[in-house]
This record gives sequence, structure tokens and C-alpha cells, in this order.
Amino acid sequence: MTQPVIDQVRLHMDPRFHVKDPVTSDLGLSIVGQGILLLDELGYEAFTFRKLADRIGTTEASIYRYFKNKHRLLLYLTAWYWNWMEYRIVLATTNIGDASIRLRRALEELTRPISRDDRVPHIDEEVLYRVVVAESPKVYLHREVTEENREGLYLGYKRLCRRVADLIREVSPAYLYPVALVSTVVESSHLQRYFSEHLPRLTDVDPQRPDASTTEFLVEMVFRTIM
Amino acid sequence: MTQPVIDQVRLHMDPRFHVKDPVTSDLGLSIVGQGILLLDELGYEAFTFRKLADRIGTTEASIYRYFKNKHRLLLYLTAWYWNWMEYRIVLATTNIGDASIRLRRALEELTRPISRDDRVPHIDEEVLYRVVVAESPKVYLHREVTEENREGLYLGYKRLCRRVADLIREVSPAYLYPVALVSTVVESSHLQRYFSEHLPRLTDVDPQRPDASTTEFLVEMVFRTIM
DNA sequence: TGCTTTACAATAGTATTACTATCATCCGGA
DNA sequence: TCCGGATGATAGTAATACTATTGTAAAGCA
Repeated sequence: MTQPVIDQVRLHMDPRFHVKDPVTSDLGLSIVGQGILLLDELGYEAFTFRKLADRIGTTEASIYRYFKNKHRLLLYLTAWYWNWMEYRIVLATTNIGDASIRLRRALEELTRPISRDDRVPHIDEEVLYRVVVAESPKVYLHREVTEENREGLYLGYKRLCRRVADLIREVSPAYLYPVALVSTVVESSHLQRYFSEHLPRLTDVDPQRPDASTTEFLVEMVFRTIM
Repeated sequence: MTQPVIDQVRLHMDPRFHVKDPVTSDLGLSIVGQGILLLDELGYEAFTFRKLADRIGTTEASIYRYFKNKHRLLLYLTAWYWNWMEYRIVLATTNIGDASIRLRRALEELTRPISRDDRVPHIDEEVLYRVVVAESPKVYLHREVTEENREGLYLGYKRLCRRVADLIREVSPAYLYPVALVSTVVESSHLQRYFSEHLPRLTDVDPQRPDASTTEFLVEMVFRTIM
């Protein structure tokens, strides 16, 4: 078994993501909560700590006390998303006897947007999901991946992929590429949703019902591929 | 039929990508050729027009006469790659009678790195491929997608996906998501290669033979999915 | 041949970004 | 009451992403 991810209802985030843990103060919670909203509004490139500081009535310097730079803030948010996704998948697959159904449930979670959960009041999961869809590849498509990986900052993503890959192995032990298939599904679920909104000719996903459509496309793809 | 992409041996690039067509002067060819090498060395974030100017012995201002900004240069390079890939696929699939074999050939091209072609002396395709793998999502995961799309700057990518999707439709007319499947394959082929090098636990692709491995994974995925 | 574009180099300048540093203040706990 | 940590206020720096101006040499043309 991989180790548990849930600490009460709050996710445990490795201290290496931040300079000072943002959940230990109101300012920290604001930085995370409002950071998500501002990233969604401006996009990663136009987002700056100065703008975020102005918005929450603090100073640039104070934000730097929590996060080294905006790249680390995005990495923190993305890692939070991976942990949250793993938590949802654990919930969705416990106490289900049939391996095939367990895999199906996991894939449905994996390809569906995360939704609001009042137990995490400082994070708007729906907005965070849009940020993850539009910005998360910028986190790892970056010169510092190797160093960040060495620091263990991608463990959440790896654990998530491994967990679902294990479900694939249960259903189809002979299949050769379970992890690659899962990372493909994760990234494609984000990308197809992005394309359906911004470059619709790059997908057949229905812009009217992108959620159901994306899930159907990818779940079918996985089951046909591994059988 | 979609329109032809090849102009002699040189690809025709829409004038909207650039301020001044780089293939019309030595300086322009240098900007493109050395730009690829410098992007590969520094990564997109650290790459600047000043550094490129220093490297090729010109000035920042002169580079701005060819490309509006570094984002547009990357878009130009990426679009060149899409056009080149379409060209390769056209070559690989002409005069092949069997639709299934035609699709297989197309997918093999699509998932394989592009390689050096001496007919295009100013571009090192192998380096360009690395740049595309590591940077191309940043082109469309950007606030200006909508505007750029309106300008027609993604037509090459759309045409490429549509062409391969049409091959899927020939083999399996009932399949519902041919375009989504192709864009998934394109992006995943880049991503799996990137992961195999930088985050190997996110893939099963063999770092010793990433090309064959990626192709095998994705070609198999497509055929099982559409059958 | 002279004349005119055009292309490029050289240089300067601006607003913004991504930080870093210093110091004052305030608040809660020992 | 004093102390330490957290924050605010303010400054400052180097780099970035441009824009503008001017001079010059070569290419095109009359």
C-alpha cells in the first residue's frame, strides 16, 4: 500500500513546496485562495506577486515569505490537486469488489473536474481545476523539473498514476504500458477540455457537455486498450 | 482534399506568423536556426531576444523586425513542425492501398521524432523536435490562443489532426472520437518522451529506446480503441 | 552615374518584473 | 513586561520586453 494522503480533512503538503506553510495563517490561506482566483483571471504569464499583493491588501515581500516565486506557487496548487484527486479516487474505489468496476470508477474520477468541497473553505476547487487545466504542464515543462523531482515535489503525481496503474494491472496483468496510459489519460482529460473551449477542431468532445464527453472518450479508450 | 502544404521543398508559412519573412534573408534564417538551438539550450523561460542577438552578432531591435516577440517565434517553429509532420505523413501514406496500413504508417510518423533533412539547411530537425516536445504546449496554453486562432495560426495543427482522423474514419467509420484520439496521440507522444527523460515514473516507456517504445504504446492504443 | 529605398547596426530609453534588503510596528506568549 | 515572530512600509537592483531614433552601407532603378 502507498501511504495515506489525508490528514483530517486537510491534505498534508510537503514543507518543500513552500517557504512558510500557508495553512498556518490567514495571510497564507489568502495567498493560496486568492492566488487561484487571480491565476484563473490573468493566466500564469500575466500573474505577478505584486498584483496578488494589491488584491489581498498585503505586500510583495510578505508573499515571498510563503512562496519562493510564482512557479512554486503553481507547483504547490498543482500538487494539491494531485493529492486531492488521489483522495477522491481512494474514496470512490473502496469497498468495491470487482476490479473492473473499481478501475472504471477511478477513471471516472480522474477524468472529471474536481468540485467544490466545503471542508476546504480556502480553496475553490472548480476554479483550481481550470487553473490546472490551463497551466499545469508549465510546472513540469521547465528547466527546474530535475531539481524539483529530486526534492520529491512530483511524488503526488507519481503516486496518483501508480495507484490507477495498479488498478489497470489488476484487470489486465499482461498489459505493458499501464503508467503511460494513466498519465496520457490525466493529461488528455485536461487537454481535451481546453481544446473543446479554445481550439474545438482539435477534439470531438462536445462543448455542450465536455465532462461526460471527455470521460466517455477516455474510459472507453482505456478499456479497449487493456483488454 | 485539404490544400497542399509543400512549396518546392520549402514549407509555405503564413505571413501572419512573422513581421518579416525570415526565409528572405540570411539574418532571418539565422534567427530561426540559432533560435532553435538557443531555445533548446536555455529553455523558453530563460530564452531572450537579447541573448539570441548576442549569439548571432546582431541586435535585439533587428530580431523584433522579424518576430513580434519570443512567443511568436515559438509559435512559428511549432507551426513549421506541424506542417513538416503533415508533409512526412503525406509521403508515408501515398500509394498505399490498404487503409489500415495507411493509418499505421501515419501513426508511426506521427509518434516518431522528425529527423535531419538536408533540403532544409537552416533547421536542425532533431533539435527542433526537442524544443517542440518541451515547449509546444506553452504556445496554446496562453491567453492569446483565441486571437491567434482567429488569425489562422493553428490551421496547420488542425489540418494535421484532421488528416490522420480521416484515416481513422476510413478504417473505423463508426468510431466517435477520431480527432480527440489523434490530438491525444500527438501530445502524448511528446509527453511520454519528456517523462521518460525527466520524470520516468510517470511512464513505462523505456528510456533506452524511447522512440520504438512510444510508437508501440500509442499505435497499439489507437488500433485497439477504434476496432 | 546618381538617387532612393531597404536593411541593418548602434544606441538610448521606458515600464514592468522578479526579486532582496532594511526597518518599524504589532501582537501573543513566557 | 519583555521577547520573538509575523507583517507592513519602503527602497532598491538587475533583468526583461519592448519602442524609438539615427546613421550607414548595400541593392535596386532610372
